[in-house]
Amino acid sequence: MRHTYREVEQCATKVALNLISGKWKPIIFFHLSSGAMRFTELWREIPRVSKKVLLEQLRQLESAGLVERTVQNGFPPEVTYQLTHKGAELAPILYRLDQWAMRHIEGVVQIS
Amino acid sequence: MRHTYREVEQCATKVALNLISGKWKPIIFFHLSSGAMRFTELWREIPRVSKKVLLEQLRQLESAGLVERTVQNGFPPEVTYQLTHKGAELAPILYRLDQWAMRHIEGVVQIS
DNA sequence: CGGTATCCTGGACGATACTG
DNA sequence: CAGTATCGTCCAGGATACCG
Repeated sequence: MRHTYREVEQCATKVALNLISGKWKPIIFFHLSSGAMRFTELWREIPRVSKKVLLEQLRQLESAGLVERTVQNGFPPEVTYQLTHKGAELAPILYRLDQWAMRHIEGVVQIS
Repeated sequence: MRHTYREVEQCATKVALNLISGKWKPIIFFHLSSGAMRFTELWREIPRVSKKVLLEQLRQLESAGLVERTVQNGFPPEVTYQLTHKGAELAPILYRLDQWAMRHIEGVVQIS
């Protein structure tokens, strides 16, 4: 492993982590990695969030360029969310994180 | 609320992220990946943290099993911190996150 | 359906001083 | 040197109600 980073570069990992470290972002990310989903559809899968917060997290993922929001005209409104290319490139990395976690976290785990 | 791991398989990524998502943990992790360091040595490298908080972050990394604390007897006291095996296995994954960030975050980057 | 608008609370983080 | 001990601030996240 190399350690030739400079002051700013050291934080690249941190910057990346910030993009996905909202309370519900990993789960959102997980669901969206199967494909596009409507807002309510996503909400049903993650029932413990308030709509407000789910929205906030989505907006943040959106402005981080990881998620794209698409509006279809008509009534009732139809809005879908999906991973961008940039977001999709993150998936295999998160998958490795997941594998690591599975290897090291056994038994009972704390959720909140 | 406690759940068995099976119930939150989806969240393994989240669990992993929680372990390293303290404000200073990625940077601590970065520094320790070069080898063991004494407390003050580490503190000098990360001057914007208070000792209290640096301690907190180290304790959390420690109880997550990512970092090991070693005390040498004598005065003045000498305490070193280093990555555990489990922690070291995380390094290549964080390195890929870093690579991803470097590819996608251009220009000036926010440090805080 | 897919949002806003308010109001509130816990806890992460910080500043500072003291100690074995 | 490597910590505790206090006290204070800020804001992410939550509860709830309303809207086009």
